[in-house]
Amino acid sequence: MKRNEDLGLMLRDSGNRLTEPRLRVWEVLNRSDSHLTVEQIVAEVHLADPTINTSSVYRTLALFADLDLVRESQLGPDEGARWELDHPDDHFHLVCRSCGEVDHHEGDLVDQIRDHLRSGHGFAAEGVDLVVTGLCIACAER
Amino acid sequence: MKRNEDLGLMLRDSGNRLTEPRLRVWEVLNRSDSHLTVEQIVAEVHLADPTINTSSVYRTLALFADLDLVRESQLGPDEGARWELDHPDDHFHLVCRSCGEVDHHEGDLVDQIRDHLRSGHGFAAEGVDLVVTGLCIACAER
DNA sequence: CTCCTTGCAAACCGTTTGCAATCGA
DNA sequence: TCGATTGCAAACGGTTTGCAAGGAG
Repeated sequence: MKRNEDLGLMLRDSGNRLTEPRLRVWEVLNRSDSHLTVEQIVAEVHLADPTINTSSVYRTLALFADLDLVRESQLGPDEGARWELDHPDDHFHLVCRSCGEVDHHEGDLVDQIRDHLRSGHGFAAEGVDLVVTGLCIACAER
Repeated sequence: MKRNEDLGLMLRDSGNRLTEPRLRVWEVLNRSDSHLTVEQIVAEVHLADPTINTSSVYRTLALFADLDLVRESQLGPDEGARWELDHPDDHFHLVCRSCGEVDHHEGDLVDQIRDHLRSGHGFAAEGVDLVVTGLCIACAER
């Protein structure tokens, strides 16, 4: 498991320790293609070790976010926060309102948006957070 | 105040009553160019009538949202929800990380995104929620 | 006169925190 | 060993809810 060794390194490099809760949360985030709520993460973690406390999961997610290992995202008002591995490339979220599926999408769209804002309006875009709801291909065909 | 008469009509049309709290919240939302937190709305409302209860403001906002008069938006994780008048045209948010200013921005960018997703990926976009953080012109020049 | 709406206070619920015990390095 | 980290339980804070009094139509 190369990724788990990596976690140990990344933690120690930043003066933190590799522990059960941290390892389990890391495994869950890597296994799933994510967009998990804290509740889902806790449930998954508990399959491996039911003694791990919810507050440790929160603390772990906060630590990982500090280290830029994960990212918190808001898929809509009313929706709770969701967590995903931090992705170096620009991407955005497509949320299907029929099947509820959430997809990443990569591509140059985010760059196009940045360019549009810089040249058109002089706004120096840094973070671009794009959440699109609609119908995915599968549901549109049904 | 044409808009306030309108509120009475819209409420009565939908089987609701025009009341103090509803009128005051409506005035605040129309006066400001919005993106107000509930806390800010309550503070403004209290200038006109300090006896109006916070829970009434919540209930009013929920009602207005049902009637599609206002919209709740999330400008970032960690940020609380913000409310604005529902705007028929597509628009998105530019949040300056230096001065904290939040601007609407209108234009065809949202349509471009929709087109891109339909032609490129077969995704039928309905809601497009775009929040961009960065530096506004004023702060970039400083 | 009805019954919708409000103010009030308590309940809610996801998240955070203080603390003593535990565990990693 | 020894401080970082954990589990536990209590605290927190924004939002929601039950209820009796008040007010719109």
